[in-house]
Amino acid sequence: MTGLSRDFRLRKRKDYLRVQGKSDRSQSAHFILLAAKQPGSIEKKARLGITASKKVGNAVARNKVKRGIKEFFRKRREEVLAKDYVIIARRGSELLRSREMNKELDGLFR
RNA sequence: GAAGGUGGACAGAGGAUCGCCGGCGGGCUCUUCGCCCGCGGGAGGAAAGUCCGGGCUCCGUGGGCCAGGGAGGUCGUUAACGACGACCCGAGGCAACUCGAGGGAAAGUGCCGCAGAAAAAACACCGCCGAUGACCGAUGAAUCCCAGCCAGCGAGAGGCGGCUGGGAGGAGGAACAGGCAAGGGUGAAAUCGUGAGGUAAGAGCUUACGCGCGACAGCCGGGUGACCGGCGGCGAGGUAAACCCCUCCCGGAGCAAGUUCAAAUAGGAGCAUCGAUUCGACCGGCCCAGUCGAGAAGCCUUCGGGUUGCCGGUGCUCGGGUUAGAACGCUUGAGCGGGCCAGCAAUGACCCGCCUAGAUGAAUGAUCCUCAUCGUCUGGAAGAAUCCAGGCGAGACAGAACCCGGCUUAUCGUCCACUCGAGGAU
Repeated sequence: MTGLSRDFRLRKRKDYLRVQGKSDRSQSAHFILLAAKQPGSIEKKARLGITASKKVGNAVARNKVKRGIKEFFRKRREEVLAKDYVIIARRGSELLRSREMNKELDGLFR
């Protein structure tokens, strides 16, 4: 994935279910942000997972959205609390330009 | 050379910065893990739909018959195909060329709406005939004239029709049986068309010319063949994307296939082999062979079990299940590029060179600059095509997931080759 190595990504279904299970959530017009504490206390890296269903579009559109979000997260990773995050892309997010997307995501993390 | 036809190529280019995936090399580290540096690689023509075909993997095994599914002009090509090539036939087009589920309707069964008399076996609504038989007619037929009557037809008129009476007339009339299928009309389709003969009226009934067919009847020539040409013969409804018949092909599931390892949990079985015996199992059914099983498998179930059926030895050893944990499978392949030969071609043989993504909540990206391309606007040059400068905008369809060969569908645009040819020039 663009701009974000495996260490900073959620890679297992378990992780997704855990974050979706108990988490703080906030949302904007095109995204939903879920955040949860990491299990144990060893890891101190913020990690991200992305969900983009077929509502967002075909495979090309979904890839585009995911890459945009990851690029954003890569740049902000240092500033963010060391939690596990899941961002869910909603319908319409594939039409955003990257600047608009960054602005909206900024708002969510604040 | 307008318009058109066929085939093919490309899918913006270069740079800077920040990143992602995997490979190789080096360094740090005792090693592993990990970190750092360098080098070179990283989506498509359809990667898509998953519609065919194959490789590969496992299951459950070989044969026969049946069932089921698929294919369908011919000959080739191929690993294979429903793909591709060439050709044949039919349809469309002035042509280049395009399109076609393109075997059999005389093996049998079925169906053919509406219209029409009739839709496949012959029938006969209007119509034609009245030869033949019956009927009426010299005790006077048809036809003509005159008069009267009528609840008929008609907007109406003795205009048409019917009836009665009278006159003229002088031998047929009428259409019951029966014959006919020419004409009318219906239809996508009605037993071939036109002329002549023929007849009571008619008819491929006969004949000339034409049209058609491949059943009856074949034969000759050409072609591997589909088929084509000729002579002869004949005159049949269509429908098989209705059942069906014929020929050929087909086991199932799929990389979440499958193999290995690890940890945790449960906790004792598993395998091989010999003999007897009957029963059962072997993925549509049956049969044969073979193999396997004896808490196996099948069936039923309230998920506890029940039921059909029911033996003994010998030897060996670790084995099995679960879990979206990890690794392998995983990219060198019916591969790509070039040459040459064979072939009309699809394609094949040989030689040389090349290595070209391997992710797995799934890498191949983001930002900026420059230059091309196309569209559009403004200004300038010129009569115009066009050229120059500047501004604005556009770049589609779409993301590998085991790998190939096809097909189909989506797609902003650009370019090339061949071909046909309205028209122009000579």
